[in-house]
Amino acid sequence: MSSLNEPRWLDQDEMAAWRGFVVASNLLNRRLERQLKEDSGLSHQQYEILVHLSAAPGDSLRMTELADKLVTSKSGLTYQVTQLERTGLVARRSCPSDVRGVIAELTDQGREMLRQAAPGHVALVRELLIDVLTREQLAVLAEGLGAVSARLRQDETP
Amino acid sequence: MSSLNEPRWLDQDEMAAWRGFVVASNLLNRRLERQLKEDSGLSHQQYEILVHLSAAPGDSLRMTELADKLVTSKSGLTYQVTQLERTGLVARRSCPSDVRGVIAELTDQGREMLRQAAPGHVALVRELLIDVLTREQLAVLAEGLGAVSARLRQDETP
DNA sequence: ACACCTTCGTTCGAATTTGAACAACAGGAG
DNA sequence: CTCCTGTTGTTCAAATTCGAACGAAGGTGT
Repeated sequence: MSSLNEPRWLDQDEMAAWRGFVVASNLLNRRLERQLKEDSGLSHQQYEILVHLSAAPGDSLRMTELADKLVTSKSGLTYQVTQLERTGLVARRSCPSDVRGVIAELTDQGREMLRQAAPGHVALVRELLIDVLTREQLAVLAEGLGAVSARLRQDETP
Repeated sequence: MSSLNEPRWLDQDEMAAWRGFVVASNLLNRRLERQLKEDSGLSHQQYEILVHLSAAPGDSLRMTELADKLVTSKSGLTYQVTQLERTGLVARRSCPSDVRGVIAELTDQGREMLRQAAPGHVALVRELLIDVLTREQLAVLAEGLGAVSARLRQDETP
């Protein structure tokens, strides 16, 4: 009757979830971008690079690993790391075990910048997302989106 | 002791929710972008313009309204509408009640393009997001992210 | 009618992002 | 060792994004 050639459209709840996701995502990125830029002169992407590096052993990661964590293209990362290198927040090292490899490493200046930028950023994330949700909503969101991410990750690497 | 100058950092659950949101958002956008481009030659943004126009009375919206719905900058919308106008999917009309106003209207060709692109897009959204979540997770997500969006919206327009 | 502040959409330059193409290298099968 | 395939990071051109500045017009109060 209706589902031979017709796709399964989204019902009201499904559409609400999907729209909510898209809209919240866009609005949130917009706000965070502005705040970081004004507060520390960093883009969200640059901030995340610093975060991931500081969380890694030795405050350093290979370019490809970093690109995976950031969910960005390799060329995009090359650009941003170059920018961060110019401002002295990140340094490039060559990889001992692989001649092709390039390791991005957080500098002291980068660590300091992160220390200065993090509080304001976290406060805003809290204000706009975390504190708006209940504990239960947070748990469900973490679990659900974790599953979605996992699904997407394994889908990319067959 | 610890919270005089120190911000309230994110605990494990909060961090999981936040990271999940960021990662899922990036991965999802990436996938959808690729699929739409390959399948119909549209960017996600362009697709959303068509969707919002087709959902509006008269298949048309004023530029500012459209920009709000899309959560994008005015200049960004100007660019994209120009692109869509070039390919004949959208047309610009002048607003009867306001000389300054510009109305973007879906053309027959645009309607047809949407009809052709929608099934694949919806199917992918379903596969990567909707069908990965349970009914309860979907409901919580819709409600929670709805609240977040509302919070962000009213925060922008004081 | 007048000044004043806001809104509308566009233009402009700068910054960023992406995928494809590339050269150099790694790793394994034979 | 030698070929072959996959990886790594960069470069390049093209596309997109944004904010600020702009001219033009709306709307309000006086």
